[in-house]
Amino acid sequence: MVEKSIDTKTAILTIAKDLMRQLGYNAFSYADIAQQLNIKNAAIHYHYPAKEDLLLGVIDTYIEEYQHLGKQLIAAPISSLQKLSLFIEKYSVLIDQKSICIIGSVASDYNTLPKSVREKVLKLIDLVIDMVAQTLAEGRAKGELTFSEEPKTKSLLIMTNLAAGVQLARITGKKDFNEIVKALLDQIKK
Amino acid sequence: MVEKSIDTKTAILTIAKDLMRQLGYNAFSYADIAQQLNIKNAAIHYHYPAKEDLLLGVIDTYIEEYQHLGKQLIAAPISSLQKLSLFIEKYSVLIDQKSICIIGSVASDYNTLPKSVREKVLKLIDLVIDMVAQTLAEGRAKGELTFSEEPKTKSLLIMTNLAAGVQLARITGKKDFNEIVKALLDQIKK
DNA sequence: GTCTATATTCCGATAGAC
DNA sequence: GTCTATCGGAATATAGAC
Repeated sequence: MVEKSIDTKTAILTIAKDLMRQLGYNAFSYADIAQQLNIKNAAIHYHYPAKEDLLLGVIDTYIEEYQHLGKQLIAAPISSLQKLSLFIEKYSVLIDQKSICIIGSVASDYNTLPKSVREKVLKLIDLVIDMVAQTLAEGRAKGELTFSEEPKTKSLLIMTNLAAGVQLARITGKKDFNEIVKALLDQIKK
Repeated sequence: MVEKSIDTKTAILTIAKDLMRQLGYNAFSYADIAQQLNIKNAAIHYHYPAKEDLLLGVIDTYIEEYQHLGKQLIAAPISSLQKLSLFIEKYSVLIDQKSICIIGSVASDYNTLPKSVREKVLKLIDLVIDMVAQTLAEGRAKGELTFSEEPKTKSLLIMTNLAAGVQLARITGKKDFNEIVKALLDQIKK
């Protein structure tokens, strides 16, 4: 039964993605996943022999997701500000799920991650930073956005505002995150 | 022997602070601390019965540390920009220790923290945000700093730049963090 | 090929030695 | 008062059943 296997494997990955952002790499266990799927936790080892393999799978899906989003944004017939807003909205949604972004999650646990994962994480982060930088550069070239920094630097500033913003929102509430978003949008619009 | 006890307790706390920022709450164990002190891991339970108590102690020292820094900054005969630079320098040092800031650490692990700790964490974060906001407000009033946002909002922007900046620097290197710092200082100086 | 029973290691915590 | 020997449980992972 190939289909069942694929479904189980996909289901494991989906749950692992959520747990990574809600609890972090060291705080969730195979048992957490098995419980949700009504299987034994050892069954997960068939699909992902070690926890390292599971995390590699999680990072891979995020790399694919952001590669896809990057291509979508380039082709989309919308303003650069709208493109950025779409990106920011992805962060805003996390807060209601009591989650942080995958980048902040792996960054916080970085010292405990296997080497193979660290390399993939670097690829993911470069991808996202470049995507935002490209959108910023495009927006400024079209006269839609204003900022004095290099696009890469401004991307770093915005990315860190968002990544730590959702972390802070967990503790102080969503209001602070909304203030951050409003302020950074005001900065590049003015 | 009261002195030995105090020393051991202080030593435990110091190591726990480092481990919290290097590995996070769920990734370090009593064994990690015991090993460094050449005692049995169960000995730590005498000073801190549960891991929750140890974390409460860690957060308490940070609250005291930042209360102290806050008072120092108010009285210090230096410019507001220099005060901010002192604060930023504390973050810069973390990178060489492969550490993130305590706020980012507890924020990432927030969903796994005991309730008693969460309340203390909120107190710590409010303290730090207010301290930065006050320095910003003072600097603008004196004509030393420029920014258009509310001091509290600007504080949130800078704090998130720094907190996620050190997290990112773990992966992409210190150069990115230095770029972030340079950019945010340029913003408030101009 | 897919999953379960089981092993092994390590965790935080208790009870008791000195 | 301070620390150690030890427990109970949970973690990841293997070997083997279906």
